[in-house]
Amino acid sequence: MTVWLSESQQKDWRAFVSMVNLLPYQFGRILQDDFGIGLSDYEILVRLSESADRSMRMSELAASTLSSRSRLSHQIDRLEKAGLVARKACMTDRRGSIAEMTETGWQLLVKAAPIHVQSVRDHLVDVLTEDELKTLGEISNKVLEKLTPELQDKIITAPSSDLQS
Amino acid sequence: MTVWLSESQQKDWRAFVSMVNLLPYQFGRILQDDFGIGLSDYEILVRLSESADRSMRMSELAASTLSSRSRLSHQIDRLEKAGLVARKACMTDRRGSIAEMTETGWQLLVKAAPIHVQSVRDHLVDVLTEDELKTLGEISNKVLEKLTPELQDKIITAPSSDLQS
DNA sequence: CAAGATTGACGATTCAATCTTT
DNA sequence: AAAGATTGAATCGTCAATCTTG
Repeated sequence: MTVWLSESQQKDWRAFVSMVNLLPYQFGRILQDDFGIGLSDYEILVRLSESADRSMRMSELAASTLSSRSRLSHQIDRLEKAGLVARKACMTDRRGSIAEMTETGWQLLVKAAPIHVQSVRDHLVDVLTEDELKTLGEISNKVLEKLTPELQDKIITAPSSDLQS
Repeated sequence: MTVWLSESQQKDWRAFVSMVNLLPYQFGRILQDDFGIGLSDYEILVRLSESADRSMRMSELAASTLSSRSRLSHQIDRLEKAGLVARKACMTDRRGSIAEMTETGWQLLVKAAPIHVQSVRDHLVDVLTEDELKTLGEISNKVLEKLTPELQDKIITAPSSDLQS
């Protein structure tokens, strides 16, 4: 029943909101300017690169990138037109569809990843102490533990057994 | 020259990315479902509500919500159509335009704010210890101090002298 | 010419069907 | 019927002009 935030809480909360707005903007801007892809495109390519055969089923990919099915479909459409990803049929389940990174996509990621990682260092990791980063990880996990149960019907949940990344 | 992240850094970083993706989604979903406005609309209304006469110049509002001018123009268009905000002329500078919250907008905010704040408590503030929230605020400010200088030409900077919120 | 603001076209995301396979 | 995936319409955001005033 205790509503509103204290002055101190509000200060911390608003700083957090600003960070959450600006950080992805900055990461996305670098990727867009230097490589012509968005931050969410980059995340797709990373997931594919880490998977066996550089390919994943659409629903796995949606789950691991916290994307909706339709959003991912549109996004793979665009990546396919750009030649970075290709669709394949799924042999074990004929409803399924598989997204596979092309060689062009791989080569783009190889060039983009070091720049992006450096940007993550410059604007987050290297700005913080080791303890602060560890605390940020703990905070994030706490928040996610509370949040994910409530979103289970709104978010694609991983379909089959596989190793989480 | 040191590239890539350690295993531990990557774990913390990815948890943070997930949080940053899911938290605004959850906040936005509640506002959309219960009140028919987006999270960024809510932020506009909050800023206006805190300002004298419940009104602000467009560029001030853009600066305080970290929005571009054109984005804000479109957004105010929509809020104006929804009857929550109205545009007024600026008397001191005839180039300027002023956005003023309507009574309808105020009444909507009065209803929405407690629900939203409770959601912020439930999913962030009350999930963390006092120390964790304080650290999160410090982290955010550190990141912003590094980030904002680089974005000075990309972001609207407050035009005239006024009290920051 | 620079600053404040808007506009229209284009791209990306969401939402509600739709289609196929299990 | 439910799960996997796609589609098209509508909404939201970005980008490059444009317009007006300082």
